Amino acid sequence: MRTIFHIDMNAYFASVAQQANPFLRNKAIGIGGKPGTRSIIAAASQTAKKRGVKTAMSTREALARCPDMEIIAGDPHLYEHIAERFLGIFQRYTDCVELFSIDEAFLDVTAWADRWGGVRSLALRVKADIAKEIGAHITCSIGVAPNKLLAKLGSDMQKPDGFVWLTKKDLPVLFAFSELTDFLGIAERTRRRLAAHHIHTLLDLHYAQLPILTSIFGSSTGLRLWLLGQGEDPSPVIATPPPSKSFGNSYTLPKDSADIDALRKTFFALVEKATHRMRAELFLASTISVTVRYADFTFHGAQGRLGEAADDPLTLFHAAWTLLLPLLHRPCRLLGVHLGDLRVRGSQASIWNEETQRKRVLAAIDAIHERYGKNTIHAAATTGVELKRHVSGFAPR
DNA sequence: TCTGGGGTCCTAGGACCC
DNA sequence: TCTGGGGTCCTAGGACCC
Repeated sequence: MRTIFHIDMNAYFASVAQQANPFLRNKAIGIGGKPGTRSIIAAASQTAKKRGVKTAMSTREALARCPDMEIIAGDPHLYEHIAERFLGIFQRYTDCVELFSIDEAFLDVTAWADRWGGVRSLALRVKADIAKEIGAHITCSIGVAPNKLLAKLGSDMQKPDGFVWLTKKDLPVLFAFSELTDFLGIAERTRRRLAAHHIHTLLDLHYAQLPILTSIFGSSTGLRLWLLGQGEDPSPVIATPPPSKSFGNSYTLPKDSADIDALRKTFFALVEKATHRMRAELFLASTISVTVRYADFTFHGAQGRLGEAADDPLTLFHAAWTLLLPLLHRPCRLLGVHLGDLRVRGSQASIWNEETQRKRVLAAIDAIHERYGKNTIHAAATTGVELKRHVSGFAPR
Protein backbone atom coordinates (compact mmCIF):
# COMPACT_ATOMS: atom_id res chain seq x y z
CA MET A 1 0.00 0.00 0.00
CA ARG A 2 1.41 3.37 -1.02
CA THR A 3 1.15 6.61 0.94
CA ILE A 4 0.62 9.55 -1.38
CA PHE A 5 0.34 13.22 -0.45
CA HIS A 6 -1.41 15.76 -2.63
CA ILE A 7 -0.50 19.28 -1.63
CA ASP A 8 -2.57 22.11 -3.04
CA MET A 9 -1.68 25.72 -2.37
CA ASN A 10 -4.82 27.63 -1.41
CA ALA A 11 -5.91 30.42 -3.75
CA TYR A 12 -2.32 30.43 -4.87
CA PHE A 13 -1.97 33.50 -7.10
CA ALA A 14 -4.07 35.61 -4.77
CA SER A 15 -2.17 34.40 -1.69
CA VAL A 16 1.15 35.20 -3.32
CA ALA A 17 -0.06 38.75 -4.02
CA GLN A 18 -1.21 39.16 -0.44
CA GLN A 19 2.02 37.74 0.92
CA ALA A 20 4.01 40.21 -1.19
CA ASN A 21 1.84 43.22 -0.46
CA PRO A 22 0.45 43.66 3.08
CA PHE A 23 -2.05 46.25 1.84
CA LEU A 24 -3.89 43.55 -0.06
CA ARG A 25 -4.37 41.26 2.92
CA ASN A 26 -7.92 40.62 4.12
CA LYS A 27 -9.19 42.35 1.01
CA ALA A 28 -11.23 41.10 -1.89
CA ILE A 29 -8.74 40.68 -4.70
CA GLY A 30 -8.77 38.76 -7.95
CA ILE A 31 -5.91 37.87 -10.26
CA GLY A 32 -6.93 38.59 -13.83
CA GLY A 33 -6.50 40.69 -16.93
CA LYS A 34 -7.36 44.32 -17.16
CA PRO A 35 -11.07 45.09 -17.11
CA GLY A 36 -12.26 45.49 -20.68
CA THR A 37 -10.00 42.73 -22.01
CA ARG A 38 -12.54 39.90 -21.85
CA SER A 39 -10.51 38.23 -19.12
CA ILE A 40 -11.36 35.82 -16.33
CA ILE A 41 -10.38 35.54 -12.67
CA ALA A 42 -7.48 33.11 -12.38
CA ALA A 43 -7.57 33.18 -8.57
CA ALA A 44 -9.58 35.00 -5.93
CA SER A 45 -8.76 35.76 -2.30
CA GLN A 46 -10.80 34.14 0.47
CA THR A 47 -12.60 37.46 1.03
CA ALA A 48 -13.59 37.66 -2.63
CA LYS A 49 -14.69 34.02 -2.62
CA LYS A 50 -16.99 34.70 0.31
CA ARG A 51 -18.60 37.39 -1.80
CA GLY A 52 -19.41 34.95 -4.59
CA VAL A 53 -16.35 35.25 -6.81
CA LYS A 54 -15.23 31.94 -8.26
CA THR A 55 -12.13 30.86 -10.12
CA ALA A 56 -12.49 31.10 -13.91
CA MET A 57 -15.44 33.49 -13.63
CA SER A 58 -15.35 36.34 -16.12
CA THR A 59 -13.88 39.48 -14.62
CA ARG A 60 -17.05 41.26 -15.57
CA GLU A 61 -19.28 38.92 -13.62
CA ALA A 62 -16.87 38.86 -10.68
CA LEU A 63 -16.97 42.66 -10.49
CA ALA A 64 -20.74 42.59 -10.67
CA ARG A 65 -20.83 40.35 -7.62
CA CYS A 66 -18.04 42.10 -5.77
CA PRO A 67 -17.68 45.67 -7.10
CA ASP A 68 -14.86 46.70 -4.77
CA MET A 69 -12.72 43.73 -5.69
CA GLU A 70 -9.28 44.80 -6.74
CA ILE A 71 -8.01 43.22 -9.96
CA ILE A 72 -4.32 42.41 -9.78
CA ALA A 73 -2.21 41.42 -12.78
CA GLY A 74 -0.61 37.99 -12.58
CA ASP A 75 3.11 37.61 -12.03
CA PRO A 76 4.14 34.28 -13.61
CA HIS A 77 7.81 34.67 -12.72
CA LEU A 78 7.01 35.13 -9.05
CA TYR A 79 4.68 32.11 -9.05
CA GLU A 80 7.40 30.01 -10.57
CA HIS A 81 10.02 31.28 -8.17
CA ILE A 82 7.85 30.46 -5.16
CA ALA A 83 6.88 27.09 -6.64
CA GLU A 84 10.57 26.22 -6.80
CA ARG A 85 10.89 27.08 -3.15
CA PHE A 86 8.05 24.87 -1.99
CA LEU A 87 9.32 22.11 -4.25
CA GLY A 88 12.58 22.42 -2.32
CA ILE A 89 10.70 22.03 0.95
CA PHE A 90 8.85 18.93 -0.26
CA GLN A 91 12.08 17.34 -1.44
CA ARG A 92 13.45 17.42 2.09
CA TYR A 93 10.89 14.81 3.08
CA THR A 94 10.90 12.41 0.13
CA ASP A 95 12.85 11.85 -3.05
CA CYS A 96 9.65 11.36 -5.04
CA VAL A 97 7.92 14.69 -5.71
CA GLU A 98 5.87 15.41 -8.82
CA LEU A 99 5.04 19.02 -9.54
CA PHE A 100 1.54 18.58 -10.94
CA SER A 101 0.98 22.24 -11.74
CA ILE A 102 2.35 25.57 -10.61
CA ASP A 103 0.52 25.24 -7.27
CA GLU A 104 0.12 21.51 -6.69
CA ALA A 105 2.35 18.55 -6.06
CA PHE A 106 2.11 14.82 -5.43
CA LEU A 107 4.55 13.25 -2.99
CA ASP A 108 5.10 9.52 -2.62
CA VAL A 109 6.10 9.22 1.03
CA THR A 110 5.58 5.45 1.37
CA ALA A 111 9.17 4.83 2.36
CA TRP A 112 9.58 8.06 4.31
CA ALA A 113 6.51 8.81 6.43
CA ASP A 114 7.67 6.75 9.43
CA ARG A 115 11.01 8.48 9.42
CA TRP A 116 9.23 11.79 9.97
CA GLY A 117 7.05 10.54 12.79
CA GLY A 118 4.12 9.38 10.69
CA VAL A 119 1.75 10.90 8.17
CA ARG A 120 0.16 13.54 10.38
CA SER A 121 3.44 14.76 11.78
CA LEU A 122 4.94 14.94 8.30
CA ALA A 123 2.02 17.01 7.02
CA LEU A 124 2.39 19.44 9.94
CA ARG A 125 6.11 19.79 9.29
CA VAL A 126 5.51 20.67 5.65
CA LYS A 127 2.91 23.27 6.61
CA ALA A 128 5.21 24.74 9.25
CA ASP A 129 8.10 24.98 6.79
CA ILE A 130 5.95 26.78 4.23
CA ALA A 131 4.67 29.25 6.82
CA LYS A 132 8.16 29.93 8.13
CA GLU A 133 10.09 30.08 4.89
CA ILE A 134 7.61 31.29 2.30
CA GLY A 135 5.09 33.19 4.34
CA ALA A 136 2.19 32.77 6.72
CA HIS A 137 -0.26 34.03 4.09
CA ILE A 138 0.43 31.17 1.74
CA THR A 139 -1.27 28.06 3.08
CA CYS A 140 -1.88 24.63 1.64
CA SER A 141 -4.38 21.81 1.89
CA ILE A 142 -2.95 18.31 2.14
CA GLY A 143 -4.74 15.14 1.11
CA VAL A 144 -3.26 11.76 2.01
CA ALA A 145 -4.37 8.48 0.46
CA PRO A 146 -3.15 5.21 -1.06
CA ASN A 147 -3.18 6.73 -4.56
CA LYS A 148 -3.10 10.04 -6.41
CA LEU A 149 -6.80 10.04 -7.27
CA LEU A 150 -7.92 9.86 -3.65
CA ALA A 151 -5.15 12.11 -2.35
CA LYS A 152 -6.32 14.78 -4.76
CA LEU A 153 -9.89 14.30 -3.62
CA GLY A 154 -8.75 14.65 -0.03
CA SER A 155 -6.93 17.93 -0.54
CA ASP A 156 -10.11 19.34 -2.08
CA MET A 157 -12.24 18.41 0.92
CA GLN A 158 -10.91 20.94 3.36
CA LYS A 159 -9.89 24.45 2.34
CA PRO A 160 -8.03 26.49 3.27
CA ASP A 161 -5.18 25.03 5.31
CA GLY A 162 -6.69 21.53 5.36
CA PHE A 163 -5.51 18.05 6.17
CA VAL A 164 -7.58 15.02 5.14
CA TRP A 165 -6.36 11.44 5.38
CA LEU A 166 -8.36 8.91 3.37
CA THR A 167 -8.01 5.14 3.36
CA LYS A 168 -9.74 2.40 1.40
CA LYS A 169 -12.17 2.01 4.32
CA ASP A 170 -13.54 5.48 3.58
CA LEU A 171 -14.57 4.54 0.04
CA PRO A 172 -18.22 3.64 0.75
CA VAL A 173 -18.77 6.95 2.52
CA LEU A 174 -16.85 8.90 -0.14
CA PHE A 175 -18.85 7.28 -2.91
CA ALA A 176 -22.09 8.02 -1.15
CA PHE A 177 -21.36 11.69 -0.58
CA SER A 178 -19.21 12.76 -3.56
CA GLU A 179 -20.23 13.77 -7.04
CA LEU A 180 -18.77 12.16 -10.14
CA THR A 181 -17.22 15.49 -11.08
CA ASP A 182 -15.42 15.73 -7.75
CA PHE A 183 -12.95 13.24 -9.15
CA LEU A 184 -9.93 14.14 -11.23
CA GLY A 185 -10.73 13.29 -14.83
CA ILE A 186 -14.51 13.63 -14.83
CA ALA A 187 -15.83 16.96 -15.99
CA GLU A 188 -19.14 18.07 -17.43
CA ARG A 189 -18.90 16.33 -20.82
CA THR A 190 -17.97 12.99 -19.33
CA ARG A 191 -20.66 13.35 -16.68
CA ARG A 192 -23.20 13.89 -19.43
CA ARG A 193 -21.98 10.94 -21.48
CA LEU A 194 -22.14 8.73 -18.39
CA ALA A 195 -25.63 9.98 -17.59
CA ALA A 196 -26.75 9.09 -21.11
CA HIS A 197 -25.86 5.50 -20.18
CA HIS A 198 -27.67 5.67 -16.85
CA ILE A 199 -24.55 6.20 -14.78
CA HIS A 200 -25.45 9.12 -12.53
CA THR A 201 -23.56 8.49 -9.30
CA LEU A 202 -20.26 7.10 -8.13
CA LEU A 203 -22.07 3.99 -6.97
CA ASP A 204 -23.49 3.54 -10.49
CA LEU A 205 -19.95 3.84 -11.80
CA HIS A 206 -18.68 1.43 -9.15
CA TYR A 207 -21.05 -1.27 -10.42
CA ALA A 208 -20.59 -0.48 -14.14
CA GLN A 209 -18.99 -3.27 -16.16
CA LEU A 210 -15.61 -2.62 -17.73
CA PRO A 211 -16.68 -3.74 -21.24
CA ILE A 212 -19.57 -1.28 -21.14
CA LEU A 213 -17.27 1.59 -20.22
CA THR A 214 -14.68 0.71 -22.86
CA SER A 215 -17.40 0.42 -25.50
CA ILE A 216 -18.54 3.96 -24.66
CA PHE A 217 -15.21 5.67 -24.08
CA GLY A 218 -12.60 3.53 -25.80
CA SER A 219 -10.13 1.23 -24.11
CA SER A 220 -7.91 3.80 -22.45
CA THR A 221 -10.48 6.22 -21.05
CA GLY A 222 -12.89 3.35 -20.31
CA LEU A 223 -10.33 1.57 -18.18
CA ARG A 224 -9.43 4.76 -16.35
CA LEU A 225 -13.07 5.42 -15.51
CA TRP A 226 -13.62 1.84 -14.39
CA LEU A 227 -10.60 2.06 -12.08
CA LEU A 228 -11.93 5.38 -10.79
CA GLY A 229 -15.16 3.61 -9.91
CA GLN A 230 -13.16 1.18 -7.79
CA GLY A 231 -11.28 4.02 -6.09
CA GLU A 232 -8.13 2.80 -7.81
CA ASP A 233 -5.42 4.76 -9.55
CA PRO A 234 -2.24 2.87 -10.35
CA SER A 235 -0.44 5.89 -11.81
CA PRO A 236 2.90 6.49 -10.12
CA VAL A 237 4.25 9.73 -8.73
CA ILE A 238 6.78 10.79 -11.33
CA ALA A 239 9.65 12.78 -9.92
CA THR A 240 11.41 13.68 -13.16
CA PRO A 241 9.44 16.22 -15.16
CA PRO A 242 8.82 15.03 -18.72
CA PRO A 243 10.32 17.19 -21.47
CA SER A 244 8.04 19.77 -23.06
CA LYS A 245 6.01 18.47 -25.99
CA SER A 246 4.71 21.72 -27.38
CA PHE A 247 4.83 25.46 -26.99
CA GLY A 248 1.76 27.47 -27.77
CA ASN A 249 0.36 30.92 -27.30
CA SER A 250 -3.09 32.23 -27.88
CA TYR A 251 -4.76 35.56 -27.47
CA THR A 252 -8.34 36.68 -27.15
CA LEU A 253 -8.80 39.96 -28.95
CA PRO A 254 -10.47 42.81 -27.06
CA LYS A 255 -13.09 42.80 -29.85
CA ASP A 256 -13.90 40.27 -32.55
CA SER A 257 -12.07 41.21 -35.70
CA ALA A 258 -11.81 40.27 -39.37
CA ASP A 259 -9.21 42.93 -40.12
CA ILE A 260 -6.48 40.88 -41.81
CA ASP A 261 -3.73 43.47 -41.30
CA ALA A 262 -4.47 43.82 -37.61
CA LEU A 263 -4.79 40.05 -37.18
CA ARG A 264 -1.46 39.52 -38.90
CA LYS A 265 0.32 41.80 -36.47
CA THR A 266 -1.30 40.19 -33.48
CA PHE A 267 -0.53 36.75 -34.83
CA PHE A 268 3.09 37.56 -35.54
CA ALA A 269 3.55 38.61 -31.93
CA LEU A 270 2.05 35.29 -30.82
CA VAL A 271 4.36 33.26 -33.03
CA GLU A 272 7.31 35.28 -31.77
CA LYS A 273 6.33 34.64 -28.18
CA ALA A 274 5.92 30.89 -28.62
CA THR A 275 9.12 30.69 -30.65
CA HIS A 276 11.04 32.62 -28.06
CA ARG A 277 9.95 30.28 -25.27
CA MET A 278 10.79 27.26 -27.40
CA ARG A 279 14.21 28.59 -28.31
CA ALA A 280 14.97 29.29 -24.67
CA GLU A 281 14.70 25.53 -24.07
CA LEU A 282 16.78 24.73 -27.14
CA PHE A 283 14.06 23.08 -29.20
CA LEU A 284 13.18 23.10 -32.87
CA ALA A 285 9.61 22.53 -34.04
CA SER A 286 8.64 20.14 -36.83
CA THR A 287 4.92 20.76 -36.81
CA ILE A 288 2.94 23.91 -36.48
CA SER A 289 -0.74 24.26 -35.77
CA VAL A 290 -3.01 27.26 -35.69
CA THR A 291 -6.36 27.76 -34.03
CA VAL A 292 -9.12 30.28 -34.42
CA ARG A 293 -12.07 30.82 -32.16
CA TYR A 294 -14.92 32.58 -33.87
CA ALA A 295 -17.49 34.86 -32.28
CA ASP A 296 -19.79 31.88 -31.68
CA PHE A 297 -17.05 30.30 -29.58
CA THR A 298 -16.38 27.42 -31.97
CA PHE A 299 -12.78 26.38 -32.46
CA HIS A 300 -11.23 25.60 -35.80
CA GLY A 301 -7.69 24.71 -36.60
CA ALA A 302 -5.19 23.53 -39.14
CA GLN A 303 -1.77 22.05 -38.91
CA GLY A 304 1.18 21.39 -41.11
CA ARG A 305 4.56 19.76 -41.05
CA LEU A 306 7.63 21.79 -41.83
CA GLY A 307 10.02 20.44 -44.43
CA GLU A 308 12.76 20.92 -41.89
CA ALA A 309 12.50 21.53 -38.16
CA ALA A 310 12.84 25.24 -37.45
CA ASP A 311 13.25 27.66 -34.60
CA ASP A 312 13.29 31.06 -36.16
CA PRO A 313 10.23 33.24 -35.90
CA LEU A 314 10.11 34.23 -39.57
CA THR A 315 10.05 30.71 -40.97
CA LEU A 316 7.51 29.65 -38.36
CA PHE A 317 5.38 32.72 -38.88
CA HIS A 318 5.24 32.26 -42.63
CA ALA A 319 4.25 28.63 -42.26
CA ALA A 320 1.65 29.42 -39.61
CA TRP A 321 0.18 32.36 -41.48
CA THR A 322 -0.30 30.26 -44.61
CA LEU A 323 -2.31 27.82 -42.52
CA LEU A 324 -4.23 30.52 -40.71
CA LEU A 325 -5.19 32.80 -43.58
CA PRO A 326 -7.94 30.52 -45.03
CA LEU A 327 -9.57 30.45 -41.59
CA LEU A 328 -9.90 34.22 -41.32
CA HIS A 329 -13.01 34.56 -43.48
CA ARG A 330 -15.17 35.63 -40.57
CA PRO A 331 -14.67 37.68 -37.39
CA CYS A 332 -12.29 36.05 -34.96
CA ARG A 333 -12.36 36.10 -31.21
CA LEU A 334 -9.10 34.29 -30.55
CA LEU A 335 -5.96 33.38 -32.46
CA GLY A 336 -3.55 30.69 -31.38
CA VAL A 337 -0.38 28.97 -32.52
CA HIS A 338 1.27 25.78 -31.30
CA LEU A 339 4.73 24.48 -32.07
CA GLY A 340 4.99 20.74 -31.76
CA ASP A 341 6.87 17.56 -32.59
CA LEU A 342 9.87 19.12 -30.94
CA ARG A 343 13.41 18.02 -31.34
CA VAL A 344 16.44 19.09 -29.42
CA ARG A 345 18.56 21.61 -31.22
CA GLY A 346 21.86 20.03 -32.15
CA SER A 347 25.02 21.79 -31.09
CA GLN A 348 26.87 21.15 -34.34
CA ALA A 349 28.07 24.35 -35.91
CA SER A 350 26.79 25.06 -39.38
CA ILE A 351 29.29 25.01 -42.15
CA TRP A 352 27.43 27.69 -44.06
CA ASN A 353 28.24 31.25 -43.32
CA GLU A 354 24.74 32.32 -44.12
CA GLU A 355 23.37 29.86 -41.59
CA THR A 356 25.83 30.98 -38.94
CA GLN A 357 24.94 34.55 -39.60
CA ARG A 358 21.25 33.85 -39.36
CA LYS A 359 21.76 32.15 -36.02
CA ARG A 360 23.76 35.09 -34.73
CA VAL A 361 21.02 37.46 -35.74
CA LEU A 362 18.44 35.32 -33.97
CA ALA A 363 20.59 35.03 -30.86
CA ALA A 364 20.96 38.81 -30.87
CA ILE A 365 17.18 39.22 -31.15
CA ASP A 366 16.69 36.84 -28.24
CA ALA A 367 19.22 38.78 -26.20
CA ILE A 368 17.52 42.09 -26.96
CA HIS A 369 14.17 40.66 -25.95
CA GLU A 370 15.66 39.27 -22.79
CA ARG A 371 17.26 42.55 -21.84
CA TYR A 372 14.86 45.21 -23.04
CA GLY A 373 11.54 43.42 -23.25
CA LYS A 374 9.37 41.72 -25.82
CA ASN A 375 8.30 44.76 -27.80
CA THR A 376 11.67 46.25 -28.62
CA ILE A 377 12.46 44.58 -31.91
CA HIS A 378 10.18 43.32 -34.65
CA ALA A 379 10.63 41.68 -38.01
CA ALA A 380 10.04 43.84 -41.03
CA ALA A 381 7.55 41.16 -42.11
CA THR A 382 4.97 42.70 -39.81
CA THR A 383 4.80 45.65 -42.17
CA GLY A 384 3.40 43.32 -44.80
CA VAL A 385 5.75 44.31 -47.59
CA GLU A 386 8.14 41.37 -47.51
CA LEU A 387 5.44 39.08 -46.32
CA LYS A 388 3.80 38.08 -49.58
CA ARG A 389 6.98 36.86 -51.12
CA HIS A 390 7.68 34.56 -48.17
CA VAL A 391 4.18 33.27 -47.83
CA SER A 392 4.00 32.11 -51.41
CA GLY A 393 7.07 29.96 -50.83
CA PHE A 394 5.45 27.77 -48.23
CA ALA A 395 3.28 24.79 -48.98
CA PRO A 396 1.34 23.23 -46.13
CA ARG A 397 1.06 19.46 -46.15
C1' DT B 1 -20.70 43.85 -21.61
C1' DC B 2 -21.16 36.23 -21.11
C1' DT B 3 -17.12 32.62 -21.48
C1' DG B 4 -8.37 33.22 -20.42
C1' DG B 5 -4.29 30.89 -21.38
C1' DG B 6 -1.04 27.35 -20.62
C1' DG B 7 -0.76 22.56 -21.43
C1' DT B 8 -1.51 16.92 -22.20
C1' DC B 9 -3.76 12.99 -23.87
C1' DC B 10 -7.20 10.56 -26.56
C1' DT B 11 -10.19 9.34 -30.50
C1' DA B 12 -12.06 9.14 -35.06
C1' DG B 13 -11.43 8.87 -39.70
C1' DG B 14 -8.90 8.94 -43.97
C1' DA B 15 -4.75 7.87 -46.78
C1' DC B 16 -1.58 4.66 -47.82
C1' DC B 17 1.05 0.41 -47.80
C1' DC B 18 1.79 -4.53 -47.67
C1' DT C 1 -16.34 -8.49 -60.86
C1' DC C 2 -15.18 -8.34 -56.26
C1' DT C 3 -12.55 -7.35 -52.48
C1' DG C 4 -9.49 -8.81 -46.24
C1' DG C 5 -7.09 -7.07 -42.69
C1' DG C 6 -3.44 -5.09 -40.20
C1' DG C 7 -0.39 -1.35 -39.41
C1' DT C 8 1.18 3.38 -39.52
C1' DC C 9 0.92 8.13 -40.24
C1' DC C 10 -1.56 12.28 -40.46
C1' DT C 11 -5.17 15.69 -39.41
C1' DA C 12 -8.94 17.64 -36.86
C1' DG C 13 -11.24 18.03 -32.93
C1' DG C 14 -12.64 16.91 -28.15
C1' DA C 15 -11.95 16.52 -23.22
C1' DC C 16 -9.61 17.51 -19.35
C1' DC C 17 -6.40 19.74 -16.07
C1' DC C 18 -4.95 24.08 -13.28
